[in-house]
Amino acid sequence: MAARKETSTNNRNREVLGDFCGINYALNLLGGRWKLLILRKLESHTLRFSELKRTLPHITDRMLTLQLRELEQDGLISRTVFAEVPPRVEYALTASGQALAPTWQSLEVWGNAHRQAAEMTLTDKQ
Amino acid sequence: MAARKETSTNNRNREVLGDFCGINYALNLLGGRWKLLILRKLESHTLRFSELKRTLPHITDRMLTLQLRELEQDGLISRTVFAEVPPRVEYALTASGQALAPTWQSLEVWGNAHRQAAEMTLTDKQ
DNA sequence: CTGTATCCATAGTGATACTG
DNA sequence: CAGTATCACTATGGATACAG
Repeated sequence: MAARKETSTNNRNREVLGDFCGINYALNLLGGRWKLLILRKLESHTLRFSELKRTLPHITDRMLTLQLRELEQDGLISRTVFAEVPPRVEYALTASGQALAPTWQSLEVWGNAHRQAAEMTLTDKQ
Repeated sequence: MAARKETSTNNRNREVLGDFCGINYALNLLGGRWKLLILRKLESHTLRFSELKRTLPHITDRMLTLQLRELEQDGLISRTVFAEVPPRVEYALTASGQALAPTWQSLEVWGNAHRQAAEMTLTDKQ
């Protein structure tokens, strides 16, 4: 695992924790600031660079590029370049990327439930 | 949400992304370097500070304390102090913390499957 | 035993400007 | 349109020493 030296986001511990279990392995692939957002946008449609940028209001070109490259290297999305003028590049989920959907769902359910619980205990105490 | 100002790890975007969905909410609670490890250790037993430290070989006192405090604030673990000499403190999962188990499982399955897939395409290409 | 206080390195991210 | 190149900031996380 020598690739991805510099210019990469979210490198930390990829080896340190990598051997722990699939969870850390997974989370290391998904830890980037925008990765989740991108993945979810692509869940429903294939999108172009500019379309992604439009649906992710605060992202910069640089970050979008970086995170897309990493997701691609990690086999979660595919990148298709069309030899046209003006250039067109389309991003889509790979099978692996799609396979994450049920897990997201489960995490989302937990997250919402826990958020509610947290808010309730908060108001209880006040 | 004004609490947790300084000395806190993994603060970034807790509000920026918090409104997106439960996934980000969840991931923001779990993004710390050691949180997952701690949570998993506690899945099977209640543990004391020193026991946690022993099972997490490379963690420092500081980091263990910080992450435990955040997990506690986020309602994932409970902290019980026994008024003894020498002091004793026990950490355990709350119901919310335990509720994460199935999701971990799912992520772990995906992680292992994806790792295998990634390694196969790697050897394919060589 | 269970922490806290300080200082510090760096990964991750962002702003801005430029390009094929 | 789809990026790259630079520079800079900040939080995260680590080392070390000290404390109730």
